[in-house]
Order: sequence, then structure tokens, then C-alpha cells
Amino acid sequence: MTLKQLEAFYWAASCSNFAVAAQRLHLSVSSLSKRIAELEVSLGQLLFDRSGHRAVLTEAGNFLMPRARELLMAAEKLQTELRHAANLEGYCQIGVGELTALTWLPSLLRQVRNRHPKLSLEAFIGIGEILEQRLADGEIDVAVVAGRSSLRSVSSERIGEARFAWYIAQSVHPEFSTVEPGLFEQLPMVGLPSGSGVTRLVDDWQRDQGLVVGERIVCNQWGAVVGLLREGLGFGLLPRGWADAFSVQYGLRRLGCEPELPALDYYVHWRSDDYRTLVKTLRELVLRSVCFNI
Amino acid sequence: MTLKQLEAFYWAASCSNFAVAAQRLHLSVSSLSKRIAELEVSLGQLLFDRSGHRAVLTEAGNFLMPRARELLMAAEKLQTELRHAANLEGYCQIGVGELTALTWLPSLLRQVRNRHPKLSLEAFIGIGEILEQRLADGEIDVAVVAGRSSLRSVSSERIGEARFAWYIAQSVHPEFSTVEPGLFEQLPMVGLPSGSGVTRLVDDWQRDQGLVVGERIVCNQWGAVVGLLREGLGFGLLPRGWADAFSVQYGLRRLGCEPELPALDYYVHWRSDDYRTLVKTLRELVLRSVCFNI
DNA sequence: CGCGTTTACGCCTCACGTAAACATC
DNA sequence: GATGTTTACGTGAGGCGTAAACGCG
Repeated sequence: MTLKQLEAFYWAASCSNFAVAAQRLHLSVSSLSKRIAELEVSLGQLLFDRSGHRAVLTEAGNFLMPRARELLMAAEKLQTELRHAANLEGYCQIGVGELTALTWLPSLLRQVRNRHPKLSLEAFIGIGEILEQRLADGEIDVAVVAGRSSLRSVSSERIGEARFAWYIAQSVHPEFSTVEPGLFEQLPMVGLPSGSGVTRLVDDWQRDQGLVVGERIVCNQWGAVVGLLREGLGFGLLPRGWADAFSVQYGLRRLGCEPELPALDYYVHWRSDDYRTLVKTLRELVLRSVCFNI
Repeated sequence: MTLKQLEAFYWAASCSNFAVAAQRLHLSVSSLSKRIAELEVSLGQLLFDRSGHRAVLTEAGNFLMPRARELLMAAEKLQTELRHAANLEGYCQIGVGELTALTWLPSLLRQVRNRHPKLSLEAFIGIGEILEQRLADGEIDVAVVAGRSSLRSVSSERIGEARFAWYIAQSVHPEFSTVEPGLFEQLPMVGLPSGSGVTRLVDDWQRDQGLVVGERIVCNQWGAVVGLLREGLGFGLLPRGWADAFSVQYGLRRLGCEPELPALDYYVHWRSDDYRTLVKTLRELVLRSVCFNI
């Protein structure tokens, strides 16, 4: 029995499949499979039931899971306690919403490069729902998205908020200067798909105001949303801090709105069962590096 | 960092030198040395100070010791909890007093062979003092000897007792039938060296009775002691159960004695810091297999 | 010079990845 | 046939022991 074997087993059991676990361990699927098989031989117990389409934990496997986690945690603790600096090494993936990617991600990546030169951090951009699922599946290590996670297996901590405002192309629709019920009936709303935190924010706000949900033009990129607004295809919600930088130049007018939309809370998310120091340190770095002036 | 490296470090630090630790791990000294060096590289910390004649723990090494032990214990626990049978494997050494070797050891070895076919148990025979030291140094894994250990680092548990009686060659010394003060003045006492439990027993008894300590013929083997007694060179203490089997045939008469010598307590000893399941199971086996009719 | 530890070196095992096979849905 | 896991196999790194070197008493 080796720590590597236990690690392979642990991630294989807690990720959605061997391929994801293998990716996390920077290992081929075949090697991962063999490591687990060797652990099984060493323990004299089958840990996975391979009779079905996918490997599923046996009783012995379930027994081992929390204990393997304990042991791996203890080993990690030992290493971080003894190692010189808190210099992270390795490779990990962070999932962020596109808005975060456009605004705050570059600063995080720069900080990570300065502080932990040997850590290569790769970003994956997507909407909240997808990121949560990828996080739970083990395909990414941390995620920064709006709103708490709906998944039990994911922990989260608030890191800041973003404020939004409505924008419209001034030249194409000079008749509107405030958000009013008629607006939703006459023009389509341009925004992100339904899985995104901003869209959830709008949905809640519209319901609270008793407004009809009019036509929507959906696009999964903020850049494209801005483009659609410039073309005058509709009105839409943009992050204030971000949009105000280019709204004049792009001919976008901010619409008055009463009451204002509430701020959208941003959270850093991670898997509750992820014991790695890597993740813990990364979380702390995210918290510290936040300058959420979106 | 691997479990093997930690194991190497742990035993190297807790045995008297690398050679002993290497023997315990069934490893060459050079491989042990390299394992430790690799652990040091992996942790980025020197664990031993090699500037002197012998390797001595650094601060980091001292810090690691108890934690390494914890981790290794946890790993062993995990394995024994999961492994099918409590089938021991491997190789270990038991130290026993010569008396134990002559009487009860064969039965233990037979039981071990039956119960744990894959465990090769090697016996080392010596007097208590030597065995204790070898135990503390890490050269043997358990020891069965008379009396508690004087060493702090050695734990012990009582397993039984042996009763002794005085014997003398009837044909050579027909004038004696009981132990009396004059006996000690006229004839030398034949027995084991001073490090042995029996000799300590006699010393205490003589002091309690206010008897003079007469001449002694010392020999480090019971078989030889019996031979010397047969030749009539003196009188001596023999384990009753053992001696009565051949005393008539050998012409040895048991001498009456008032008060009788107290029984000699036998203990199984092990290193307090030895976390191995091997040792724990072996101890239990020793306790159960005891039929101390010496 | 002895003892304890490390270095040098050749050997061989073992862990890896690629690619194919297998099994289940 | 798509997906998920294992087997086959060739390759390379790394852990092993022997033997020599080193360094302190």
C-alpha cells in the first residue's frame, strides 16, 4: 500500500469517472486503473465493483474512503508543515464566470505567478451551472461564480459583490431613459443563458416587480452581449463598473431604474471533500486578491 | 514523500544506527540512506545532521518523528482493518532467555508456523540484560525474559511464572538433603551469569535470608549447568518443571528449602514506540500460547 | 584503523503511456 | 456505436545491492 495508490483510489472514487480522476492526478487512465488494482491486491479486497458499465464502490471501498482521506490529509499536512515556504507546485484548474474572467482573473493569475511560480493555474470559463457541475465532477479545482452552489458536495465562501445596471443603445432607442414596464414588452432583453447568476438575478427581480418576462436574446458571452446592445437589438443588464468604462464610447446609455437591482454576490467554491493544501491555499489567495469593483 | 521513505526515516531515527534499521526493514544500508536522502529532498529539509561520526536528528527531524509515527500507525491500522485474515507476513526476530528457548519456544514457533505461514520468526537466545539492550536498539522485535525491563523505552506484560528448586548430585553429596547455611559455605553454587533473571532471584533471596554469598560457578547455558551439577561440582537452582523430567535419571536430588524461593515472573517485552501490527499480534500470540509449566 | 554513512555503478524491477481489446449501456 | 475500464506491450526512470570511498573518532 502506498500513498499514491490511496490517492488514486480516493480520486477515482470521488470523481465522476476514472478519466477525470486521472486528469486530476496527471496520469493516464490505464495507470490509474493499475494503481487501484494494485491497491486491491495489496489489501486483498476489491474496492470497486466492475460488473456494471461503470466502476462503483464496494463495501470495502466505502469503508476505505473516509480513512484514505484521513491518511492523505495527514500526509499533506505533514508536508506543508515541514516544507520551507508555502510554495505551491503543480497544476490546477480554476473555473470562473466570464465576467470574472474579463475583470478580475488577470490580476489573480498575475498574483499566482508571482507568489507560486511553480504552480501552473489554468482557467476554464463557463456559466455558473456548468462550473458547479465540473467542480463536483472533479474536472476543476476551484470556481469563482455568482451565488451559492446548489450542490451539497460543494462548499463556498463569499468574496464580494457586483452591481448591475441596464444599458441601451442611445442612438437607436432615444425614447427610453428609464426601465419601465413598457420596455419589456417592446424590446427584447439581451443577456446570458439561464444557468448564469446574472440571469437568476434578473428573474428574481422581474418576479418581485411583477413584470412580464418579455422576449429574450440569449448569448453566452458578455462581449457578444455588448455587441448586440450596440446594434440596438434590445436592452440589457451589464456590470456597472465594467460597462461604464466603455458605455460612452459605445453609445450605450445607462437606464434609470427604480428600485435598483440588488447586488450579485460572488463566491469562491470548492469541493467539500477536497483535502489538498493546493485548494486551501488557492482559496485564501482568491479571497485576498479580490478587488471586486465590477 | 512516500510511506517507505517515512518508514525508513522513522526506524533510522529510532534504532541505534542505520545498519540496525536497515536490517529491520530488510534493506541494505545504502538503500536506507538513499531513501532518507530522498525524503529530505522531497521535504526540502535536512532530517539528520551528518557532521559528526553518526547521524543525529536535526530540529526538523525531531519535529517529524512523532508525526511520521502517527502516519505510519494510521497506515498500518488501515491495512490490518481491511486485510482479509490477520495473516502476518514478513520476518521478525524474537529474543528469549535460554530457559524459555528450551521449554516453551518450540511450541510458540509451531503455533506461529500454523497460524501465520508467511511469517518467518527467528529466535535469538540470550540473557535478559542483553535481550533488553538488543530490543531497545531495534535488533529484535519482541523478547520473552524474566522480570520487568529496566529500560524506559521498553514496555512489558506479564505472561506467567516459573518456579525453581535446588538440585544436587545425590551420589557425590549424599550428606545434603535440604538447603542450609552451611551448604553455601562448603559448596559452590552453579548458575547463570549475573545478568539473568534467575540469578537476580537468587541474589534477592540470599539477601533476604541473610545468607553469605559463597563461591559461584557461572556458566551461560542451562544445559551446561545441569552437566556441572551431575558432575557434583556444586549445587544449583533449576526450574522445577523442567528439571524434574530428568532429575532421577541424572541422579539429581531436589533439596528441601525453607522458605521456598518465590516464583520468577516472566514478561513479554517490546519497544514502546513500535507501532507495527506485527509486534502487537505477536505479543498477543505469545500471551495466548503460554503454557508456563517450567 | 574501525565504525558509520554516503557515493558509484550495474542491474532489474516496476510504473508509465500508447494502443488495442473488452464490456456495458 | 458510445462510453468507461482493463489488458498488452515496449520503454525509461528509479530503487535495489555490491563494493568502494569518505570522514569522524
